[in-house]
Amino acid sequence: MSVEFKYVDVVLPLPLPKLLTYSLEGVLNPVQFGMRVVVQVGAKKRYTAIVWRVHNDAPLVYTARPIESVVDEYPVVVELQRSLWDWMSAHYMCSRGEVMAAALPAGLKLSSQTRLVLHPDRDPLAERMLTDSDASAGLLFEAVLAQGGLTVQDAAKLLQVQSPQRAINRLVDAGLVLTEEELKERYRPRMERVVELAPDFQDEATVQSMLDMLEKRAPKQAEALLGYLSEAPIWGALVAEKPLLKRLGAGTEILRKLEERGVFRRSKRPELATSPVVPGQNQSLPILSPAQKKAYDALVLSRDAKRLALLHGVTGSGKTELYIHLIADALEAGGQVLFLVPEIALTTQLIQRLELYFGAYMSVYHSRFTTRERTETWLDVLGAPLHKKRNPKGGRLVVGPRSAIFLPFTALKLVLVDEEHEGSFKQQDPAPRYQARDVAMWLAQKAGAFAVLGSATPSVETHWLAEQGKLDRVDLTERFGGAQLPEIWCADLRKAHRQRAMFGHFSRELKLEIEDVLKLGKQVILFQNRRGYAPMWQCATCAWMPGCERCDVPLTHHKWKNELHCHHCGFMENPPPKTCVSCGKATMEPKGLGTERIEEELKEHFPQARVARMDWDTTRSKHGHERLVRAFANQDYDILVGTQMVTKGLDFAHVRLVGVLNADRMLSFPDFRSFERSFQMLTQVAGRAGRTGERGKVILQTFNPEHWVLNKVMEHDYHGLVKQELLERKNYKYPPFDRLIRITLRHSDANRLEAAAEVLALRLRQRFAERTIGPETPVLSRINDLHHRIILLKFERSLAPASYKTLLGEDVFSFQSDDRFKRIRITVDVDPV
DNA sequence: AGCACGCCGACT
DNA sequence: GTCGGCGTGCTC
Repeated sequence: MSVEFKYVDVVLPLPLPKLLTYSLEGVLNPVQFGMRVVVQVGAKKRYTAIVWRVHNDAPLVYTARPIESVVDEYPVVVELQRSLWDWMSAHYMCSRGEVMAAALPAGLKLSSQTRLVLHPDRDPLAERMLTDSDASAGLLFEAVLAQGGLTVQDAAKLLQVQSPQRAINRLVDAGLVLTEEELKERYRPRMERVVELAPDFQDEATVQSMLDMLEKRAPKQAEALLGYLSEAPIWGALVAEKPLLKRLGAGTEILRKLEERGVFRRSKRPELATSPVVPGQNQSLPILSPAQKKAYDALVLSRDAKRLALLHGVTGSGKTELYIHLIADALEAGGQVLFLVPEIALTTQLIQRLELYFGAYMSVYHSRFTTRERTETWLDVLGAPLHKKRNPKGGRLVVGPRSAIFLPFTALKLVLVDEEHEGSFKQQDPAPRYQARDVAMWLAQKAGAFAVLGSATPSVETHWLAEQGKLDRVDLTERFGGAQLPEIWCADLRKAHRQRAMFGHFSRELKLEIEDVLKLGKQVILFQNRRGYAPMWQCATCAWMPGCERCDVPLTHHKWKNELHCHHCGFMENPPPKTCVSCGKATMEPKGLGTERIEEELKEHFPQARVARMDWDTTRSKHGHERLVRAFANQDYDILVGTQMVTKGLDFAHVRLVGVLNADRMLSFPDFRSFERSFQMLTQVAGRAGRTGERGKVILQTFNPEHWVLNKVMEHDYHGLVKQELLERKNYKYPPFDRLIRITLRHSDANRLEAAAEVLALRLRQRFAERTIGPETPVLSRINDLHHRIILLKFERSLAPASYKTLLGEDVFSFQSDDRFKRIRITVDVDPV
């Protein structure tokens, strides 16, 4: 009981450097770590906070305010998360509050919103005086009068000012309105009405005589009572009204009558699962091929030795079947499974397969779901004692994107990270800027669970960890069902252009291959990493491109809207300029290549082919992606043109040919990972070809057919690529050999930013010597009128991170407290990608 | 993150 | 004068 303790340290969902201490004065409920409490912060704001520590250490320099109320009767955050939040805030150099804000679903995080309401005893005279003399206050008052209340945001919108606070204060001072703090988004479980036998009607004899009586006078009521008796699993138990009435074909009235007679007692309770749809719950597990069986045995060995594993399986080797077996094992042992995937929206095929085997056990955790659904999954995973699970088996297998690492697992047995090389596991903004794959490994180790990182193209870092013996590597080198890896070759665009052998953006080779495949009635996937028509607008004479006013990027051309557009800030120019600002000639024209244009060219060159396009534009509706995937799998289309999306996790049986329209773009990206990324992307998209039956073909159109990375792709030589990359990384001190921390400084004034960045870099250089790189100007040097500078820190793997992070934290803090640099915005990104 | 407070230029 | 913009500091 809290009688013993006087204070709590709490975490608030705010970027505060430390915990705040509140007093437990007047609190009767027991309070412990992990429970939510409501506290006031500052003048009036109220938040849900998580209790982190209960103690008796009175604060020395201030009086702790009392907490307002205790929300929970049991902790909603578990011990594993206490360690996780502590570790994450230390490792990623952010506050626990930022972790909390990212971790808790909105339904568990309530924060107050200020609302203006009419003052009950307002003075009519004051009313007239103020509204006559003060236009903005008058406007607000009328709105409150008309709508019965107004939020601060509404007020700001109404007055068209940044902060309506002053006008509000005048209304409050005049005694015309009051401000109320209302708590929003409180999760309430769905309730259902239930009926049971009243206390006086418990014994069978009484019920029997009532039945006899009713059969004569009120046969419908007798029927209802009999219906109840047959539904109740044990004598007198609670029975849900809705299904009961449905079976009886009666209305609520009948139960109310029986309640009046004193037979029934009616009440509400949190809704239980309506018998979950479990397609193929008893589906037997997929049979493993000899190669899969071997890999599975190796994984089991690794699991039993309490180690973690990298599953390197070529595209189409059937990693999913292995996952299914491992999941079944973990569930059978009574454990929980976390299955991380890069993006849920692009994972429909995988989810459908998992549902087939584990339907009832499975929850999908995903930002497109409603607050209620996410909160229910959280409570299901927690196995909360008082939470009546919607789905009694739910929360045992969770499939989700990176944010699923925050769920409150209590019996974690297995962590799977599919496509572990994917960049989307790293959160960029806001803090915590975490790498979910690394967090997953940490979680597994902490919870004593087994973890498998799976990929056809493991990241260089993960591969190296396996080389170092930190992970067990398990290989699947052959495709499932005896299919061969596709045959890959390059089409030389330089030569093709010289010989004028281009058909629009198709080389002769690609065009001929497409024709052949179409004749066979098979399918083609074409990959072009830009959506739209011609993404740029450029002068044919001098190559000038109109840029964004607020960002350092050329504007994107949108054909159908006939406008130029900036993806970073939303700036628009309509219509696009006809004459060049630089050379004055009227030779501005569309430039570059997007999926939409490819689609159009395909219609011209292959008029008989049915073409589908898969990019952000065609899949943004809720089931857009799913529908397209199904239609293409069903061979409703012959050719699929798409962006990155077509490289990810798709399994089509009839794809014979994959074409990459331009394999060069990513190779020339200025980033130490660009070769690795290019290899991964090209190998993944190539892997869509020939997954069953005859060997597939892949054509990479390129201006550099002799590029070593393209050669590695053609030879399916992952290990050759990694070997070369590791050499480079070692020479130039990049991960995995060094750990990176990227500091970004932003300010509207380029000169002030420059000066500040130099000062910080100097300070860091004094501290960390040649480990400090920069400041440098990033590729995107200006976004929305904020200039950017970057300082990169490289620390040898042998150094203890805690020591340099402490020093770095101090330096950044003192830099920010310097009067000259107060306005500089600064972010720290640990292990950036 | 909000929100209050205080300084400063632009208006009735 | 006073209104509203904007920068700064603080939250137990």
